Amino acid sequence: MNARRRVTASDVAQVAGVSKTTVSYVLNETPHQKIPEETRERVLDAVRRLNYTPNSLARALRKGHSDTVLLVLPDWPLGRVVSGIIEALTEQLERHGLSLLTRREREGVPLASMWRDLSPAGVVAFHDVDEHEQGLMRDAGVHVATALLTSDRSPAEALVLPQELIGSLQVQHLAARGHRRVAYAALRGPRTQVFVDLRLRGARRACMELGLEEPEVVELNAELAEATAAVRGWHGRDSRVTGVAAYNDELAVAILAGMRSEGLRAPEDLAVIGVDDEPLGRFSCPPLTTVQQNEQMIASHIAQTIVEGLKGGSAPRPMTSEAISLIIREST
Amino acid sequence: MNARRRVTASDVAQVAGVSKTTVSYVLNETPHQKIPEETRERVLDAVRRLNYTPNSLARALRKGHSDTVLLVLPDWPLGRVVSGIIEALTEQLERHGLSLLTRREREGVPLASMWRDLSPAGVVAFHDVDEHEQGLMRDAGVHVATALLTSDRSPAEALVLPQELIGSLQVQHLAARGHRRVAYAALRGPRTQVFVDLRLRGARRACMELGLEEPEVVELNAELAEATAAVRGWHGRDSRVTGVAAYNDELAVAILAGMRSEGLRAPEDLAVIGVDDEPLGRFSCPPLTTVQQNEQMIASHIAQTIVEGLKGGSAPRPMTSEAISLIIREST
DNA sequence: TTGTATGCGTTATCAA
DNA sequence: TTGATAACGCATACAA
Repeated sequence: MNARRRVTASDVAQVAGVSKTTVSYVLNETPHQKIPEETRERVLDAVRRLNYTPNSLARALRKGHSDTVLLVLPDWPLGRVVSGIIEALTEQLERHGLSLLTRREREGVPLASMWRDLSPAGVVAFHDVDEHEQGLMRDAGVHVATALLTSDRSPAEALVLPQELIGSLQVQHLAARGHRRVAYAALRGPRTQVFVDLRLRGARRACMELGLEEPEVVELNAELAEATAAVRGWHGRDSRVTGVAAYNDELAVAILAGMRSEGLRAPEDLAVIGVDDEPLGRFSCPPLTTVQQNEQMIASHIAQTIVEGLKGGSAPRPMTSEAISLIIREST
Repeated sequence: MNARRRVTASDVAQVAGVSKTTVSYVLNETPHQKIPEETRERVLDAVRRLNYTPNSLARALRKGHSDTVLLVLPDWPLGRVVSGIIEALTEQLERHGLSLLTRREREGVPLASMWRDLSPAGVVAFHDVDEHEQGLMRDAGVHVATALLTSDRSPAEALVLPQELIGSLQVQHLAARGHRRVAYAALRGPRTQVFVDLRLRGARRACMELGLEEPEVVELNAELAEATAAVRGWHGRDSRVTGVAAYNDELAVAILAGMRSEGLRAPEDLAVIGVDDEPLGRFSCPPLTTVQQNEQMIASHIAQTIVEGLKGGSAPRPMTSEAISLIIREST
């Protein structure tokens, strides 16, 4: 086995007794090319014998882009769920011969500089990519650009993580448990604002649809003192809140801790539901009811959108509600 | 602004009134080339004016490898910490113009097939890469190969995640709290075996060094029933275990839950320490003492090893104990 | 010190 | 149906 030099298409051509072109045609199954079965077999046989793998670098240069998808991440710390999605997405894309590759959004760094020296096949961002940028990318041979979240203006143009559905589901569950007055515990901080806003909007809508009052919104960090203060407010004389939808599990268990320090019990005094299905939530006291996001499914959806866009370009479909589900434990 | 065609080195050369070669020399700061400041400036100026970015695809083809580092992940679900390391590593490598790119280890899929169609600059695996494979990679222009964990045979050849130190630190803390009889709660399952083994070894060594008895090892999953059974064993008449080092936070809170269901209190009846510093651990009852791994530092170390290897190739140094630290809360 | 010319391995155009 | 051959954009050996 001569390991020295890389096996190229020329080698294959030579062994098969055809030209490079033919090899290329066979391997890429170029349409509208009628290659007789006999030649085809001969080529494929040579490929196997020589253990030939096309050089992706050369292919990339020729085609103008690599088999790579760039995922531009927001600047804040990623949670378990986003990590899970990235992981699953990597795997999904790999099935289509694509590699996922992530970059961090940076203040003052234009999106262009992120993909220009990567020449990816596609770009996925969290927010919408403006028209100008889209044009630049098209010209540069970057074929797809999708957004995970979307602005109000173009609700149908992006594939949307089911944030609003999460808020709705939380409220629906609380309502099903008989709670009529509901609070929303929003995580403070500019970084997660987008997610908070979307989930809260979903919660609001559910309240409306179910004939409940507007949720009482409190902004707080996952700190015992703040959580305790919030609990006091909800359980005070003048408030009739009996159920709390928290932005995530961390906030939810902080609230549970705040309740403990006030001598209150969940779910009797206050029911609490989180989001994320953190593993530790199973063992909180009491075990935490939460909303789980199906990372596999979300990733599949994103991957499919990208792959589809790569070979045609239909508008992405918004995510269905199947991507999320309730995990009911004792805190509600 | 003519956005149609990509700006190439030739364009820059033309504008600067020099040849492509000179442009290349200036941009790559090719050693042993004395280019007068005046020309250099002219070239750089043209680069700025044209907003030129070298095409990484062409460069990659020419050099034989891309500016990519392949991280081969094990087949089991990644925890928060590994995700964090990946995230940090991505960022670190980006600073050196490298992109991190992950692949999943698969039964029956040879390592070679993972990098062959990616042509990365380097490969990082969790386990050692054997000599043969190293040779293949060298021949293919892949310059570095490092392992995060290492077999016993080559303890100095890989850069090692500080697993043993974690186990040691747990036991040291328990001993410092006065516990003389210690148990180790190992997570069951083949997938995490490597980590369990390494951490347990560290725990054992610490016991020895501190003059304690061997830790009483129990294998279990993070399930309430199993945790309760384990707690019963430790707290029974014939056992004198007063402190438990758990493989991770999830297992630790499961044990705390098991204690609750037995009417026991931490840390009075049994002290528990975990690993990972899961956010929810702050709000368990009681709040969980744990070992934190400094993902930034670990990632820096890995990145540095890779970059170093890329431009020279010295043996990686094992990780220092600074990468981990104790977070003391009320469970011990 | 700088320019010319060649090759990296593919794909695609055009002839044959 | 297949084969030459020209790009793709860059880096370098070698020449000047």
